[in-house]
Amino acid sequence: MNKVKALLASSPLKQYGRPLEVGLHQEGRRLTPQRRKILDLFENSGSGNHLSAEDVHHLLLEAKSRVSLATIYRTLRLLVEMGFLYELELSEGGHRFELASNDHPDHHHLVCVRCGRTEEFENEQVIQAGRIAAEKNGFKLIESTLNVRALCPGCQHNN
Amino acid sequence: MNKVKALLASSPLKQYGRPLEVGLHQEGRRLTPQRRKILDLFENSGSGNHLSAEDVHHLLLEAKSRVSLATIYRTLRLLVEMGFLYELELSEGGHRFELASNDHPDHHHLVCVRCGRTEEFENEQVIQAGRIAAEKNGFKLIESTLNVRALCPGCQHNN
DNA sequence: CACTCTCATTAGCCGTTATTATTGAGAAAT
DNA sequence: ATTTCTCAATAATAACGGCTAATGAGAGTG
Repeated sequence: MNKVKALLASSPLKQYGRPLEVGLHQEGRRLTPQRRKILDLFENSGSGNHLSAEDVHHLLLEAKSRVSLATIYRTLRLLVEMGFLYELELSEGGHRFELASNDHPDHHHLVCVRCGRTEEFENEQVIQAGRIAAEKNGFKLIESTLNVRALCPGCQHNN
Repeated sequence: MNKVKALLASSPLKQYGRPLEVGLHQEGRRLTPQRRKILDLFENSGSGNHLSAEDVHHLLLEAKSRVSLATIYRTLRLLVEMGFLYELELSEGGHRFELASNDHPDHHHLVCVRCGRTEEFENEQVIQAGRIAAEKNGFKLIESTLNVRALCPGCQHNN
């Protein structure tokens, strides 16, 4: 019975939820609903979406969340500085932003539940499975991620 | 541009991380390290594990986390009340507990990012993919879940 | 237009204190 | 043997106040 510690280590998967908050706090900044909403907008739109400040403004407006343009500009700059967004400069003037983390749209994680070691991998069959499940239920696919919980070699041995 | 609300609804996926904490707080209860550890024990042991109070006590002890038996009994009862655990009564006297949510060991979610509607499905290919990824990296598989983010039929249409 | 700045107002976060749920140890019950 | 109870000690939260980051509105800039 030496997988005990492994069982205890609180699942590393959980950290996926909080990086904006901790990132902000580390720098003495604050997590505001506006910042949350703006980042959520990108995170929920899946990868590959590139939005302008105006786009963000309108999207939020239509969703009954008025956020001032000034704040949107400020927040977009902030999120780029923090590495959450990429900034694309269009030659015609005007900037677009897109999620930085989603450069691998359908990537999957192999996570050691004990030490948190994580390997990424891709697998066409998995993507396919997500596509099929979506189709079967009439859903429009955005993206899919497979989380595999496991024990890494090191944690299996040196108890 | 009518997937607006969908993009805003903070991803239902995120709630997977916090349900114990929010559940407790809603009822005026407190999230203690002991409660967290006991639930983690079940969550990280994968599905199908059925443990007695004594088992939990010993497992925690071996992991250098002493939690009194009284607390373990109290917490197990609490987690059952809250729906996190199932309680199995053995005829020979003595109860066993197991994770309630993991009744489908390798189940996958199709989640509407807008309304949160969730469909479960299973897929052998996905399980296979997890198994292969684990093997390739020398990991010992515990379980895998595929999260497919999508828009449900309703949310695609009535904007 | 596409974006930044100014400034009064708002509100997030960090201490601290006060409240009370929870724990641990052991006795008691079943 | 398995589970519950008692009660003093502990510690998680709620509550409050102060500090100051962040917002919104609108003017300003190129």
